[in-house]
Order: sequence, then C-alpha cells, then structure tokens
Amino acid sequence: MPPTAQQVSALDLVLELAMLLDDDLTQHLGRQGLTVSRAHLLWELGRAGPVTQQALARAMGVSARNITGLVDGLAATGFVARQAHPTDRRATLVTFTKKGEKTVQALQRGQQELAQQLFTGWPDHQFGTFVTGLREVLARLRLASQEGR
Amino acid sequence: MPPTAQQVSALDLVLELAMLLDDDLTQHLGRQGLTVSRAHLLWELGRAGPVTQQALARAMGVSARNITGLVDGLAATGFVARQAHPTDRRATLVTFTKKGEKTVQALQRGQQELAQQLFTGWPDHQFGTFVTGLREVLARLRLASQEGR
DNA sequence: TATTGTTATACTCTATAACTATA
DNA sequence: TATAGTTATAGAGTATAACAATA
Repeated sequence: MPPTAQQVSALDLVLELAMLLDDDLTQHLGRQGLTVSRAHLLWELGRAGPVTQQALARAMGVSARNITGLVDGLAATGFVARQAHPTDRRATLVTFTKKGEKTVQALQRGQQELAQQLFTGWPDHQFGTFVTGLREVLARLRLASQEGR
Repeated sequence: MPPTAQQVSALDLVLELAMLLDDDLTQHLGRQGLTVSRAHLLWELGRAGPVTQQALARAMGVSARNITGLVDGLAATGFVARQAHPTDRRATLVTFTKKGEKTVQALQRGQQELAQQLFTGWPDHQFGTFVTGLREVLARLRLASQEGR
C-alpha cells in the first residue's frame, strides 16, 4: 500500500528544508571565506579546544588525510595554526588564531539569530508539537538508516 | 535579546535532521552507483523528459561545464545517453537508458517508502501541526536567506 | 552576434595506500 | 609493533574562460 499524498508532500517539505538550509549555510560561510567542511572543523575545535588532527578525524568521521587538507586550507587563510604537541612529538595540536576564534563566535551568534528568526512568536502548543514531531522523524529516520545496511 | 534555549535546541534538531537525511541519501544512492549530484540530474530528467544540457544547467542552477561532467559520468555508468537534437545541431539531448529509467522509478519508490516510514501512524492533529510548522519554518528561512544578500 | 557544448585550468572535498618520525 | 601526520594518487563536484560549431 502506497503512502498518502499528504505523507509524500510532507517529506517533500522536509527535503526542501534540508536543501535550503544547506544553500543558506554555504552562502553565509562563503562570505566569511569558509566552506561547510572547514566551518565544521572550526566548530569541533570550538567544542573541544586545541586538539590533535587524529581527534578531529574521529570527531568528524573523516580520514586523517582529509583533516590535513582542511587544516592546510584553514591555516593558509589564517583561521587556525599548528602547534607542537607538548608530550607527543608525532602529534600536532590545531589551535585557533584570533581571527579563527572571532569567526567561531560569530558563527555561534549567527546560529542563535537564525533560531530566533525561525521560531520567535510561535504559539506554545504549535512549537511544542513541532519539536515533538521533529524528534519522532529523527528517531524513525535513524531506524530507517540502520535498516539500510 | 538572545533566543530561548528551546529555540536553539529546535534549530539543532532541524540541522541534525538535514545532516542525517543527506547522509542517508548519500548511502542509499551510493549503493546504486550514484552520487547526489548525478541523482539530481536523473531526477530532473525524469521530470522534464529528454532535454538539452543547457536546460539541465538552468534547472539545476549549475554551470554548463558541470553538466558536461555529470552527463559524462552517467553515460559511462550506463544511466543516460546523448542523442543528437533533431533541429538544433549545436545541442545534445540527454535521454534515459533502460537502466536509467528503472533507476529513477526505484528512486521514486524509495522516496514513497521513506515518506511512509516517517509518517505512518501519526495522530492527525500532530501531523497537521507539524506540516504547518514546516511551512512556517521554510517561509521564514527563505526570508532570512534573501536578507543575507 | 549569440548560443551550445567542450577543452583548459583550477580549487575543494573525499578516500586508500605507502612512508617517515615517533611512541 | 602501533600511531600521527604527510606524500602520492585518484575520483568527484564545482567554477570561469577560451574555443569550435552552429543558429
């Protein structure tokens, strides 16, 4: 039995939302000289403080080689710097420059602004039901993703 | 004035949903020998029938050069073929192979299945409020994106 | 003169495998 | 022997600019 038309068009809305968010993010970051991947690395760095490239690779779920490239780019554009690890001479610590630190703070502010723009003024029950719905969709999507393996 | 914690965590949920959807899509398409960009092209082709590469470039919002590369890849893997345009000898018509046609149909079925998995069994009022919320978020996001230009 | 698609060139993200320096 | 990061190599997506064929 096929899904209802309402179900299909609800998924269309979700997919359109995902695309728009991605486009918006790409534009926004591009204006600051960043890509989505590089911003992701900055974000992790903001969460975990100075860390090794290995730690970044694990946290972001990408290869070590990939981190080398992202750090190269971020260092060349002045967002991060490499520092010697104090005890392990094989390892490198990735740290913020002043510019990088300010940029991460700006990204955080930008996210807060967006949260406000999207959700200010919603009736309480609508907001609550929407959030509950999001959680339900996320839970089901995680299940569906696992099945597909 | 900053946003509420609820607003920020609602945006977190939306962002997580977007990421999960993208990952899920990438995995699912990868199993069929497709990338997200190539599947996007197939999807457009399914919507609009045999079309020129220029038409695809405009519909997808990417450069003509990019379309050349995507069609090269899809042709090499047997999803589409290039045909001479009947009246304009500059242009190329991109058409489905049998494999391409079946693949698009499978993608459409997959999307319907996902819609069902995500939304089956929701109470009517919850589903309705959720969809209304999605529309509201989309409308506000479009506004926010435009401002940022 | 304008348009269609390709070649030339370049940048980014991504991966695996081989290698160096260190644990 | 195992780990951290880099070099080597490769594929994919994306862009602009120059060019050929055709309108």
